[in-house]
Amino acid sequence: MNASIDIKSLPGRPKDLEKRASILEAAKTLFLSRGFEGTSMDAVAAEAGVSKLTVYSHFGDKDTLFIAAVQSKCERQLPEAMFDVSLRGTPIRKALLAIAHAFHGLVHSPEAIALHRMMVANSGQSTHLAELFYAAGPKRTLASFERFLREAIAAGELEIKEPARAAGHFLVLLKGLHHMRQLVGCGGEMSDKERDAHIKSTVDMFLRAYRVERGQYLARTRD
Amino acid sequence: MNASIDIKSLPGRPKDLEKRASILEAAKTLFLSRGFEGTSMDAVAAEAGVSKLTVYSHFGDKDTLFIAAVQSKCERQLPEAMFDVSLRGTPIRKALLAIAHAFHGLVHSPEAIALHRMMVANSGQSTHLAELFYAAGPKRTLASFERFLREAIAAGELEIKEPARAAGHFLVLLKGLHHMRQLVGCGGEMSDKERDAHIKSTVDMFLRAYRVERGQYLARTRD
DNA sequence: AAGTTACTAAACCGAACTGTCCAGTATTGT
DNA sequence: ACAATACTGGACAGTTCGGTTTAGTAACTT
Repeated sequence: MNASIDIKSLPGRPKDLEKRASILEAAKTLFLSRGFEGTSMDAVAAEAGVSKLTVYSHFGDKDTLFIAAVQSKCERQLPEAMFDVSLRGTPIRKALLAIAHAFHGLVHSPEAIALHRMMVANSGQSTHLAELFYAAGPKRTLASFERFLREAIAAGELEIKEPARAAGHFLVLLKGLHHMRQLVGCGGEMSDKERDAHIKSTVDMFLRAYRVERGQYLARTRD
Repeated sequence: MNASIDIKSLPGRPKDLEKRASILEAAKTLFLSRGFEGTSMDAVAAEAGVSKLTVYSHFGDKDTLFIAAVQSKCERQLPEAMFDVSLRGTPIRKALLAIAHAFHGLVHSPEAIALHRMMVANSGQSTHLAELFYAAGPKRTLASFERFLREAIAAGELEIKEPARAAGHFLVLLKGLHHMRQLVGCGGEMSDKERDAHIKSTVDMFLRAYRVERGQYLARTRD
């Protein structure tokens, strides 16, 4: 029942790490669903199946617990391998479509929306926290996709002067208006058809703007 | 000191409309800067220079006051004439740049950011409110810009299959990653140079994707 | 003048919340 | 065994907040 693996064995009973974990889990669920001010420490304790004093013993106060929860949420929120669509052999449009579908699904997942919402809601709380979120989420995704673009450029598939900027363009386009509507709360579920249409339109636009010209004879598709 | 212009003259002292206005003004400032839960009714009363009971007499409870404040904020948030750059005679790139600058300035204004933040923070409060915000803000802007695009298409300047979608693309691109960073709170001020570069990059990309081909001899600018 | 309503200032109520404290019990190292 | 620490459960202090009440004054209509 106890999972203490401490090297430094202090005198007395060690803290129960499982309890700590369950507190953190409870905090994440509650903070994400009810916001910072909307969740009380009593509620966290109850949800974690732990006494309130234990919560305070593991995390000094509410702010500390909140920061720890967000931090934990951000850390395990990474796609990491989304852009590893082996480019070699895959035509650029197909690769982009695959990436687009993955990214679109990721940022529109209830989890991501809830996290995003909470970051916006508590934007005044701590710039450190905001930077942490940005670094763990958007920034890394952006960097990965920029790397992908550079490879495509090297492979002669795309022609882009500023890959970083273009990467931002693409990801922002994918999120689209619907993402904002979701955040604000007036975005009903998107139909599969509409989602596919949006993704296709985005990829098409991106390619029209950045693909290399293969002679003047090829008709340029407009949707 | 009293501005009652009621047609139906009820018996007794009429409500002071100036007080009502100042209450609403105070509510807007406080709700926007400190959020819903962060502002107390006492604070609103104090800021408005009015007794708390007067607040409750004009607006029944906190929720009603909040809704009224948001509603008022949304109503007078309209650009309206942003897209009236007389297109006739203006080359399309120049027109788009003008629109882009105006829109970018609008959505990055502290006012708009604060309103947007609050809408996200209280997304659970009321779908009605969210729809109201969307209809008064983004939706109208989008419609105006779509109208502009259709004119440009009719004038033979652009070639777009789905103007509504393209309009969304353009506006979303303009907001860019920086807008999200601002919302979350880790977006420092953007330098004028960077802002202009972003806008130029956006307009260029949009034009590469949607302008009509004027023969194959014209070199296509890439940034 | 009389009746009705709006306003102020302040006290007040009940609920909720953060954080602490206490008495007692469980769990570890020495 | 003993000391030290982690837990539980509940009570508690101190605040804050939404909303109401009271008592008195001001403004307006007929």
